[in-house]
Amino acid sequence: MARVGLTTERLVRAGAELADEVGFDQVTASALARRFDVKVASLYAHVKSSQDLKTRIALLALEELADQVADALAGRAGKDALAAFANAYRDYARRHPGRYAAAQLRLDPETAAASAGVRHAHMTRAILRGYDLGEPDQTHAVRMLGSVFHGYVSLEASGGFSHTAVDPQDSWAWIIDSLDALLQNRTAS
Amino acid sequence: MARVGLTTERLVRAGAELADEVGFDQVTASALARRFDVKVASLYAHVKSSQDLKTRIALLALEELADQVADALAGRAGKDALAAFANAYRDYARRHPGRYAAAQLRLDPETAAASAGVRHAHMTRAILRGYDLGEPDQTHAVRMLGSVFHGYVSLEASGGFSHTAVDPQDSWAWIIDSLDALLQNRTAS
DNA sequence: GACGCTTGCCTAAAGGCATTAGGCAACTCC
DNA sequence: GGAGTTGCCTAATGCCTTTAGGCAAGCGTC
Repeated sequence: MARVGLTTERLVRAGAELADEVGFDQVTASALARRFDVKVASLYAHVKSSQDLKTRIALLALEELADQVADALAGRAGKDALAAFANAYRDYARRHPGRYAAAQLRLDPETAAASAGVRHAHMTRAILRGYDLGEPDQTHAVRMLGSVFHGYVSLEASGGFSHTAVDPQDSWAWIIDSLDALLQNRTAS
Repeated sequence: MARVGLTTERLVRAGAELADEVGFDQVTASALARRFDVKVASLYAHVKSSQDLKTRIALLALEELADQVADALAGRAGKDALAAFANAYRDYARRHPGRYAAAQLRLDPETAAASAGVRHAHMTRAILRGYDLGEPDQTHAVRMLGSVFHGYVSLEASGGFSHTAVDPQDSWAWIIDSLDALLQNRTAS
């Protein structure tokens, strides 16, 4: 029997691709085994369980997303940074819907603390530097930005915006404008 | 063998309760059969499939949520209405996490069109009457409100706000304030 | 109250995914 | 080329879904 050369790394990457193709919840050990033309049991030498596999895909997605956001953010500030952050986020979700779904997986606290999720939190706060908010306003604003971006992207992905003729791209731009204005107002107060 | 008196109705209600207790994705025909102390196959006389069951739970949740939002909205306008809408939404999600998750289920277009989702859309637009926005601004605003509320509630549910000491209730109030201010500004323009 | 008829719930069976235990053969390194 | 490691396989168990066919509980009728 020829050896295919499975590794945890390759399984996780293939799992991420599979997620983008058929949806994160359709990522199963069986499907992955089929993709490598290998028996399911063979995977268990490389990942502890199906849950382990999904967690690893989530961590990969968080990492990739953080990298792309960091890239987009480099050298920008204020509204520019806000828009770059928002767009990087949305673009990733559209390009990699399965990975994006994976990134929402609930991680246990230790795993989360060691994940790129921490970088996300930092970068969101970094954007707000341009608006000069004190605490607790800054935390409120972080939560609001996270909510809007995540909410928009996930509603868009689930087809929630397809009932109206208005271009989602226009709404997105309008929302970013609005958030910028809102944050500037909050700075004043 | 005693007859338990299964009906589609009872199965859906029990499924919704089960969802709140153990999570929507743990709602399985098997678990439901156990709850009624009945064999799994017996359920198939009342629901077409596991998917059918989940869809019905989703429709129930949408209906309940729309009812509660409508209640909260009655007799209110402007910021009052905005806050009532937001709170009804969040309260429902907190009280019924499984049902709320069910309400996010992707429905096929016809089912969605016949669901209470339509009432949700209407009510969201109704709130905006207090802010006198034209099109396409109104659609943008509907999308933004939906995004913020859904995003906040779902991040809160997945534990995303537990890393900071700031009370989520305060952030929620801050966000509603901000949205009200934002919409008033948009009216001016 | 006995009779049949509907129909609710059951048994049986097949197929899919997850997981573990143990085996053999394919690489690796001397 | 031989010894040892290890990668992938077979086998088996358990849970979930779904369909087909059977029996009896409860209904209405006389």
